[in-house]
Amino acid sequence: MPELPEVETVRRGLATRGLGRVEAVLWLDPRMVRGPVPGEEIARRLLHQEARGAERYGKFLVWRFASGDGLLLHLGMSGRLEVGVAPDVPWAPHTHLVVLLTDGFEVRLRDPRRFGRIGWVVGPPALRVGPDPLAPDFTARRLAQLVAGRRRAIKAVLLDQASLGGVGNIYADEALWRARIHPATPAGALDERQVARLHRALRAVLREAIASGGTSFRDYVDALGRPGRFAGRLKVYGRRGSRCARCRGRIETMHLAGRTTHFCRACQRPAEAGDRPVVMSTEG
DNA sequence: AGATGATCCTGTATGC
DNA sequence: TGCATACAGGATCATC
Repeated sequence: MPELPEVETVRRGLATRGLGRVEAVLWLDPRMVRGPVPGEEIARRLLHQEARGAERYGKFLVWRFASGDGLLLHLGMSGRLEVGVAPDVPWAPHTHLVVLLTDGFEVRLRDPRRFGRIGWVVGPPALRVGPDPLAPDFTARRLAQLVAGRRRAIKAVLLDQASLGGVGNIYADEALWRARIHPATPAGALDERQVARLHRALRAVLREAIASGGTSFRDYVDALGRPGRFAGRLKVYGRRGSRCARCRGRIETMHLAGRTTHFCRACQRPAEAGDRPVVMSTEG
């Protein structure tokens, strides 16, 4: 469930409260582990590591240690990270990782569906994750390069983590609504103004969502257990059948890229014949 | 290259 | 009340 704003909010919680030295690894569920390093080995390597902060790569988190190694985490659909938990608090169901720190508090990972993952990284992680849409160097020009010549639906491109890191179903729909672009528009058919609008919309909605601590529908809470406050500001996601805030049209849904897609047919028009796509050099 | 469907899971909401 | 079904903030793999 968590997308960039939720993962970023969790990252901040982990960076703030996941400090000190690892005193004990009380539980690490091997079913959560992906990658070459097995769970037992991860648990062994975690012991006595000194936490130094947390990084985010798209929807991935790395809990970084002074040694330069890090614990790689992905929250999948239903994952929650809990920091600053007192050891006398009973483990919630589906708790797959429990790390005791020298400050006396624990870091725990819960994930009922187990779509998330745990791994070990040495140095920077090797992940198929594209540029971060909030990075200073993610310009409209870079977005234009990303969509140029591609026939895939723009929403599919936004969701493709190898193209762009961190955008999920909620914020893809929200950004496209803000930019007044139909989700099924072939990416390469977007004209320069549409790309500029999408770039602006994407960054704005992600920034605003982070400022609100993310979006909570059911599961999601941040590392301190607080729900996000952005749900009330969503314009299309989860609003099928209600009125478009911009044109009073009806919000509808369709299936695209395997996901339920929310949009307003009236103000997110499909591309028309005669629209001029952005053509860019593929060099560089 | 890209679309689609299946797969990995449990929890919750709905419809009968 | 029970039971069946659909669906969910994700990612990956096989198949066409």
